[in-house]
Amino acid sequence: MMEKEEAMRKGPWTEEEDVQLVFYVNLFGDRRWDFIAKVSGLKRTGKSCRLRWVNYLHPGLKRGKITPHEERLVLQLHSKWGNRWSRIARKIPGRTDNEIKNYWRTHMRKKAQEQKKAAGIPQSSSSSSSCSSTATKGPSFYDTGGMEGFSGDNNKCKAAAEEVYSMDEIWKDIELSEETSNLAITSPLVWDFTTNESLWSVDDQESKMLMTYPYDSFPFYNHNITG
DNA sequence: AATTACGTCAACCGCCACCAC
DNA sequence: AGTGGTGGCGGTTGACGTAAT
Repeated sequence: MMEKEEAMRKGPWTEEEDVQLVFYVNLFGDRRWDFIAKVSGLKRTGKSCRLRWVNYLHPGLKRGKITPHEERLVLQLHSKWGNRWSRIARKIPGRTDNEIKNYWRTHMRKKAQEQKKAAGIPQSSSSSSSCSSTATKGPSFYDTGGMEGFSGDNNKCKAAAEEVYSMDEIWKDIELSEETSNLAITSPLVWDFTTNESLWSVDDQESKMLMTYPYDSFPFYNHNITG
């Protein structure tokens, strides 16, 4: 049960993983996911890395409720394009396809229920499976801005567990570090790696070096944890 | 206060398209 | 032109939080 953990990790991402992923995406861009997955030493698939980045770590993401304006947009675009979520998401800055998809699901379910009610049709107890949750899933600490309720699963960094360390702060640190470090990390909001070919090429030596890059030596991570 | 039902959201899965070889 | 690898997309699941009872 322990040894074979070496395969591929699944489930919720730890903050360590998040920080690591952000770091490597900063280095190599948000395209070569398989490469990033390997080089970073994360025991995740490229797909998983991409998903985490796109849906959660991307600096341009908005947080919080869908605004009425966004809602109107979603409705409009959905009537136009149907379930082309990624396409719809592209028209709504800061929102991901997943977010919109989720929103639409609950929105439509509500609508359907209301219509059924209005039509006098009895509601079949559908909904998601009853779940009695025991799990060790970590909280959405970025959303809440807090770490309370952290049930020390996996190998979460102790120091991190004692500190509130949001993605905002991570990005702040990245911005700070870019001024002082030689990593040439550009502002995350204006990345365009596709135009910078040099960032894409890493020779063996470099990648080996990166493989062994100690976690706690990430400038932006260390900076904040150690205060 | 305890239990149940429901809502929200992160993450996985499978399929498909694209690209490099 | 064919093939394998990778990324992107949409659908779905399941865990957690919270409102309702």
